[in-house]
Amino acid sequence: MLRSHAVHGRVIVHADLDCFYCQVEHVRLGIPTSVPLAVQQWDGLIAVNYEARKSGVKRGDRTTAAKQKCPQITLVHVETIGADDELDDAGTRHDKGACKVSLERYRTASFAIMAIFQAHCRRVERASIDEAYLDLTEEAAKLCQEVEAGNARDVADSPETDLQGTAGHRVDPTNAFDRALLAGARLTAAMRLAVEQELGFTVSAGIASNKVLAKLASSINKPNKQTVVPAGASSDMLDTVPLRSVRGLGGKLGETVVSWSKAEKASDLKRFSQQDLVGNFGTKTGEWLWRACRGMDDEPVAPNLKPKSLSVCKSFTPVRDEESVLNWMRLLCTELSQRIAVDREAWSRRATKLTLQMISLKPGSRANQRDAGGGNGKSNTSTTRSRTVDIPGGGESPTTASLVSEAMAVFAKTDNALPCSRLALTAHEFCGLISGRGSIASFLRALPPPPPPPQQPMPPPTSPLEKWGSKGVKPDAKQALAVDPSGQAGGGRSLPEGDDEDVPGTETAEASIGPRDVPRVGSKDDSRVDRSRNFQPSSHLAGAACDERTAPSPLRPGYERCPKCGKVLAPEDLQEHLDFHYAEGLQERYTREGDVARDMAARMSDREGLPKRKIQEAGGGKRAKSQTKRPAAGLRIDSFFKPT
DNA sequence: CATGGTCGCGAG
DNA sequence: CTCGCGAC
Repeated sequence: MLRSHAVHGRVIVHADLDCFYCQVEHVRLGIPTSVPLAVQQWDGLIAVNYEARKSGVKRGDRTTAAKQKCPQITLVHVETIGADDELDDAGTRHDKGACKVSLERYRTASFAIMAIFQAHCRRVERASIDEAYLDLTEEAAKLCQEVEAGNARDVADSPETDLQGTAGHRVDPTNAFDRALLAGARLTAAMRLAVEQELGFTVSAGIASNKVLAKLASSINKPNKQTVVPAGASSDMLDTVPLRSVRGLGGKLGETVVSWSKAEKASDLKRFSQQDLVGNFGTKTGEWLWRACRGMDDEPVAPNLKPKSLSVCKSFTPVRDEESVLNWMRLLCTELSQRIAVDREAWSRRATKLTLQMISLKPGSRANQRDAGGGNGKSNTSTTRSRTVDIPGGGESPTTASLVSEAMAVFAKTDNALPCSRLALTAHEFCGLISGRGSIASFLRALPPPPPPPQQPMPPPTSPLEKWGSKGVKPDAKQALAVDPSGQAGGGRSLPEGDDEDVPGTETAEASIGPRDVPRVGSKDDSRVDRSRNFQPSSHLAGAACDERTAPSPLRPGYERCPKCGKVLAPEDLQEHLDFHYAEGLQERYTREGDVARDMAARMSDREGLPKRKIQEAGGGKRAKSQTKRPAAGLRIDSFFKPT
């Protein structure tokens, strides 16, 4: 494609949901974000909304401390499973000693959001439950072409978005790459708007030439804002950013690098030669550091929305008998089997391996573990071990029982596992379903006429992304030096950095404390019930979202075809037309994508069994749950969550 | 005193 | 495949 100038650099976006877990609860419970709210897990807060932060409530605070700081705060406990956790009336009946948390609620919302991202960009990498990287290079180049052809408003003219330049730095409108970034910013703004209108979640974003910069940028203007890093601003930005806040340098490596170099800001590392860095931190890490502090990073956005593994874990007060271990194991396996089933339907794949990890107390251990002088911790009071086995039956719909027996068999074979304080199970190494007769795949395939070849949700993974572990970074010098526009100087912006939003790391929640009586799920819902919902067996998120510009028919010069509806539009109408889609046609598209998320949520409520029947039945094997099966009519995210 | 619970990656 | 790190 004509992109002789887009080749100057990539347009990378880092999209970050603001205090995600809190937002999910706000939407689910219909609580306005103006009320201070936090999500708790046992006695600690794992997410705090912006209103509550004003009172000084922070992530990690104890609930009592939170209430002292902010008496009016609403606390919502994450969903828990196990030990008849039902009825948590007035109080909080979340028994840490008998339940485990479930993050499914947040995963569901996460995938719904990712689906929208995917609808706006063909290259989306789900980086975590609430973050994604997008490569908008192509889309931005295309928009630039439109602008040049006079078919769209100039990219520098985007007043409707909350686009912001990095502190004091004005984007250079004569710089082709800056224009590409601006185009990306416009597209990003539209995408964020879609997420907010369709699901009710606000997103912050950073738009830059690579992942490292985009990530730093997204945190600059936190709640619900986006920040662009113009070509000339990256250098100054790194002058203000603490080294430790660069992705990958927040832990031990960063600590080591700082103490070794005395660098405070990221750019301070520029004073060291590449050899110096390599000599001290190894080839990969050294070369990566050398480049990163210069605002260079060529790590590709790896198109991928699917999780690579599914894991469940639980830490508990040490148990010494296998009986107790079995109980925890059952709980873990119950959740894992359900998640495997959901994953299977969502991605048409099966996990083939199971890894059991356990932490056991060492022989002569004390109930104490203190570590001073943070060199390297691990007071040897416990050991962690893991063992991997094949999932029986090739991973075809493993039942809770089968997982339990497998896991317990492994556990039993492990010596000194006994005083056990933590168990973790991971299902991984996925592969396609065996399309034999009897399989769901063939079942679905049999009904309608030959369904179109399962459209590849994601574009094929282009290149193995390199990561830096505790050791080093894979430089892949190839295109490293060649392409990278962002090394210049320019203006910078203060980088408050403060507390990030985000989720602690877990994901699902259930119990609610605050407004116990508020099934007010569809508060904002304009009840735009949709009718046209036809099921598509396996076309999930990406499927529908991907671009399929297959046959570009000849258009009159200056005219463009709307990628959404195919309509041919006049030059200046295109942008408006696209915005229009987001503001309106979105409901339609979302309806489709929503199916997946809602579907997942619905399934989560069924107990295992998961009959190979077509659709899941109401009141899935669970007795207590008052799961009123709702026939889903057009629904919004609210509907994913059970009202009560 | 101590946040868990999930994820992904790379070194060994 | 196992272990540890880093991040959310």
